[in-house]
Amino acid sequence: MGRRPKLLPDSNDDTRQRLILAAGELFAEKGFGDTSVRDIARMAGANVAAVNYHFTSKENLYLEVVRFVLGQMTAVRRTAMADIVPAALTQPQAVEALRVLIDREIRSYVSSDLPRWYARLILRCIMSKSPVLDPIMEQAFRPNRQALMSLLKAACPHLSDEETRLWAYSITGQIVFYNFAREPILLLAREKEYTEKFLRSVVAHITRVTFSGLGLDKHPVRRPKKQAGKKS
Amino acid sequence: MGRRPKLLPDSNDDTRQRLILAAGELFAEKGFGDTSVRDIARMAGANVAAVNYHFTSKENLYLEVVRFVLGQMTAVRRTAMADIVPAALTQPQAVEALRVLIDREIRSYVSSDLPRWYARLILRCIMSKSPVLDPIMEQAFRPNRQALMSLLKAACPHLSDEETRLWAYSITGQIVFYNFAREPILLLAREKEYTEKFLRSVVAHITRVTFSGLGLDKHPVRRPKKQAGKKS
DNA sequence: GACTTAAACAAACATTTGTTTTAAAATAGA
DNA sequence: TCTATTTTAAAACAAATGTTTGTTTAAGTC
Repeated sequence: MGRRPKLLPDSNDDTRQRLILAAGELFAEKGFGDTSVRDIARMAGANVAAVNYHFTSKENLYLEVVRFVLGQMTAVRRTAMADIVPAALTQPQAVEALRVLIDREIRSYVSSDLPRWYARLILRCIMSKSPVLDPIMEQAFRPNRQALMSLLKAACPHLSDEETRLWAYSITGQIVFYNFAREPILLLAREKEYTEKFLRSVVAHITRVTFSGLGLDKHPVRRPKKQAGKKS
Repeated sequence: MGRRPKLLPDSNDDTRQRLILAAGELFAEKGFGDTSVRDIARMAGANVAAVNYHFTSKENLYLEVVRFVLGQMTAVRRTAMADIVPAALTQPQAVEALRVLIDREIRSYVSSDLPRWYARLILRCIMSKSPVLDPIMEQAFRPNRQALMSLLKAACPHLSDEETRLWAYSITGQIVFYNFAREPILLLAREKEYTEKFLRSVVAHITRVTFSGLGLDKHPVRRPKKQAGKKS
């Protein structure tokens, strides 16, 4: 099929896309060095040479994969935030948005708009100081932190910048941990997969910790009997 | 020199140990697949064949490295806990031990009894579901969680098992995040290395969040004007 | 000193790696 | 149809990989 002007890198429908998806999954699971182009080609149902034909090199394919994932995540975050956060943000709205944000993030570990390996790939990249760290900083880490800090500031105007940043890291750290340490946690819980019940208790806990620490709860430290907050 | 009975694996003083240390550092930094035995040998100042001579294979060297690191970490944790936690634990002692624990863990990111790459290597292993996950579970993840949960239970007898576990993950998550996401955090902070000042504020924050959430602080939620909390 | 053995080393090994080449197949436009 | 271009496929490539070999060095034993 010789007609696509190759202007839009995403206009490819077939092999190229399959390669990106296969490579992404393998990179996320085993890392760059432990994944061979032959594995990628096999999983994508393509020829070995296809990698170099479409991406010129394995390393370039890696960059393309990260680019692709970042694009997807950015798009989803945009719509999600637009979905959660009203245009003009009142303080109670910010509090509610914060609650929904925590809930959504944790719940994405069992079901999400995006494939599970997206986040794992980014986690991998973040830990290794690879050249892809820059785009990840600009398109994922920084905007995520920024969005969270904005919500926190709107919910708690009395917070200083430093306190806000520390809170953002505390919330993110608690949440990410369940993704990062998924295997050990599941092993100790003797589960094969995160259960809805388990994640619900995690959400309730992190929410309680956060809101209590921020002074946003009505009943200071007392823990709710049933967790009756639903929303969405 | 043919005289060492090879009974004690740690009795080796020279090449074998250097190989383990070099390999560990490289594995921790770049991962298994991105590290070649030649790199390892070069860094250890040894011959390429030394790896196979002493460890029979690269993969076996990897196992040996993890074993070694786990041993070191276990030993340090034992003495550290014995140092912190009194034999018979009163509630106020548990609270204080908890405080010291958080402080020590965070501060280990800038200076520690153990080389920095130990924890990074374990973090790497935890994220990839490698065969070394089992020993890591038994010698690191589970005992660490257990120790933390014991302290929490002693400090807050009213906590249920599930609440205790959730708190352990919350504390661990917050702490580990600063190791896991070290690069991005430092980039956004425009620092080359964690500063004492920065880590002090992190310790203060995590401690405040934890103690406030657990109801262990004297002044419930009120935040200090200047962050005058000192301790230690 | 003869003998043994652990260790180190350089060289070569076989395999796997990413990549290139070459040609055939597929597709679109004339 | 013919032609041009893109895509696929098999094979081969050079480089790098993990590993093995044969030899040498040094230390301990008789």
